[in-house]
Amino acid sequence: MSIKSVAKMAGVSIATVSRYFNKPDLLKKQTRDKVEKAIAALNYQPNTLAQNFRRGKSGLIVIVVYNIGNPLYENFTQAITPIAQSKGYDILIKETNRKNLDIKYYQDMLSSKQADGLIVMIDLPKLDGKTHFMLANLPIVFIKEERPANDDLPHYIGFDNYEAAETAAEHLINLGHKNIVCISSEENNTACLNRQSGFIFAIQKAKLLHERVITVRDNAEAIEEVVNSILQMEPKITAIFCTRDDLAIEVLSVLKQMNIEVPKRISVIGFNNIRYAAKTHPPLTTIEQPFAEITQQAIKVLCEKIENLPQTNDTEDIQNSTSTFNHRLIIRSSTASPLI
Amino acid sequence: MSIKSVAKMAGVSIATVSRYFNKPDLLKKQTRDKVEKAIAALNYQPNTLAQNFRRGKSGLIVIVVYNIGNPLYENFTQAITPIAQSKGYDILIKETNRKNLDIKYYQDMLSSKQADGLIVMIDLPKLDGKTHFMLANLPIVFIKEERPANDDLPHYIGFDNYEAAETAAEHLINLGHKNIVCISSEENNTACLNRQSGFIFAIQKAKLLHERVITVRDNAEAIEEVVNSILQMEPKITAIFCTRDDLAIEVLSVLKQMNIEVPKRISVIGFNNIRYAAKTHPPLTTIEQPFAEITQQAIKVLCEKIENLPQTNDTEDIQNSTSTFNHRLIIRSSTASPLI
DNA sequence: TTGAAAGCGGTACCAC
DNA sequence: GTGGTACCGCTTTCAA
Repeated sequence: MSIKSVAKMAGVSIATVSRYFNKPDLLKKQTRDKVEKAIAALNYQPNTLAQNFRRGKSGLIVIVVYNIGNPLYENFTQAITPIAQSKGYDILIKETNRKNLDIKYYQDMLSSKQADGLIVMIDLPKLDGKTHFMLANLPIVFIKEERPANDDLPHYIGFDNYEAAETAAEHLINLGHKNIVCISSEENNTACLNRQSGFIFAIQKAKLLHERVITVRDNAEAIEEVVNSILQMEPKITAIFCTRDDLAIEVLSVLKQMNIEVPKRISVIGFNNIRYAAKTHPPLTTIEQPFAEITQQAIKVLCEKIENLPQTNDTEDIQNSTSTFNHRLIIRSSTASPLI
Repeated sequence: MSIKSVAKMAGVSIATVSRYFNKPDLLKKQTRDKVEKAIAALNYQPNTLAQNFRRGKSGLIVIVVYNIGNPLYENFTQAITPIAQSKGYDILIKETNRKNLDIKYYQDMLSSKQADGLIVMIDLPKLDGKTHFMLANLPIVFIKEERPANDDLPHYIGFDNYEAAETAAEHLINLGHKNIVCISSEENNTACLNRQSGFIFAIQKAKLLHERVITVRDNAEAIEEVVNSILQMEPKITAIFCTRDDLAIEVLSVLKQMNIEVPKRISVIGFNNIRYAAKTHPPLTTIEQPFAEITQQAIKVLCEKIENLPQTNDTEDIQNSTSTFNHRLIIRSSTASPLI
């Protein structure tokens, strides 16, 4: 079943059939009808493999993730897909289950034409000058929760965790909280580290005393222990800022088990607005990152890279545009003014 | 950068270079070395697009999901990927964000050769005879929590919720419980319905009286009410079987709030072994479905379909093999013998 | 053990 | 507007 059979059946040349798909306007209505009928009769579908080969493009943008279990990803994929499709690319997700993939991995995917472009959501190992340059010339865009601190990765689209954390802290401060604790993940995650810094800065700016940050392993027992100790602190802690929603959710769950009322006794705010954040009891106040905008930007940059790679080696404008996205405070019921 | 340049550089024909990749044993060591050197010098990578085209295969199996946010998926993808890779397929995930996709959608993906095979984790609309037949002849395997009740979908790999629920009930019965209640979700979910049936069957088989099933809305208040009423039943209920872990987790949480000791006063067993099941107090006894085995089977079936489609139109053996997977009872501390 | 060459199914240029 | 045809990069048969 190829273009040939269609051509034969319609009594035209294969060139005409090809045109039917690619430049239908060039065909006389009459011819178009003939071709159309033959296609329908044979139930013909162009062979994508042949098309891709001939065009030298796969028409694919692959999103590379470590593990799809991360609930954050869906925010991105949801936003990316329609935009990519409108630009003629299909989006597929590749789960690597490996951290710190070598750049060669991405290079191979691209040079072997498995994908026209990559959106990578995994950390890269440190880059030397050469690989850095290489990367700038590959159709890859990185989206990470945070730009690596000491490294100006080209085409890096990221969040401003620092400012966003400031917003979260200020929300609590504006509600009247004076004694706030930050619970953060123990793993050495730049995003969380920056949120911690943002938190501390806001506390200091407000001239409050408590700028304590507690890091915790990511399991229920550890979190229970931490919450317990927080409840017993003096002066009395009235609010907790968690640097990730899942931490906040665990905290909420522990507090519930202990019959501690939220937000009456203590307010809790999270970070990221993952799907489950709206479903806690009480629903979690949190910070939402501008996924749609970031994504839009990422795709735009990527498509430009795919099309213009030979020319554009300067990426200044693109890099600079990353810092303009605005996070959003989502106020639900887990935060309120403290009882005096 | 093609096979041609390599051939030229190595002073051999393109056929030889091709053989270097596909049947290296056929080459004289000396020739192999020459080719190898040229490849390294040019940093050559075969063009996957051309390979796929020539071979008529994409080398891809696509997992079609509705939305990657579902935490169940990671269990599957993790298990599928290594197996598929060992069979020469790469796994990519396609998020559709659309329910009830028409069969045509899958057909198109396959006939246009975007994928060699599909693992579909979305519900299908009801099938008429023709589409049913069509489906049997396509390299697609369906994995869902439950096979649709009134529909024998071909190549459907599912769980045996009925038997697994029986196992759960029998665990309680063997511990000596005589008065057991089943709490199930109010939503009309086939998986849960079958678990209810399995429960009832086990109770009847053991000639116990209490085969009561209580369905409940999925919120904390409703569950609290139900638990309350269960505690007051006569004869005294000593065990609860929940058809989903999240229900069990809520039940546990309510019991804790009421200072009811688990499993001393009452045993609780869940279903699915979700990630949080190990983290309750006490840790939840539950049933684990055999993701790895199911997945292995799905891939095996799919690869067979991909390879043998023209011949195998009878699928009996494959369909029958779905029921052989063994669930696993995971005994933690939320179940024990009743106090007499 | 190697090379020559046909051809996979399209696209797009050039002629008419 | 339409047809003829070279060609994309690779695999594979056949012959040497």
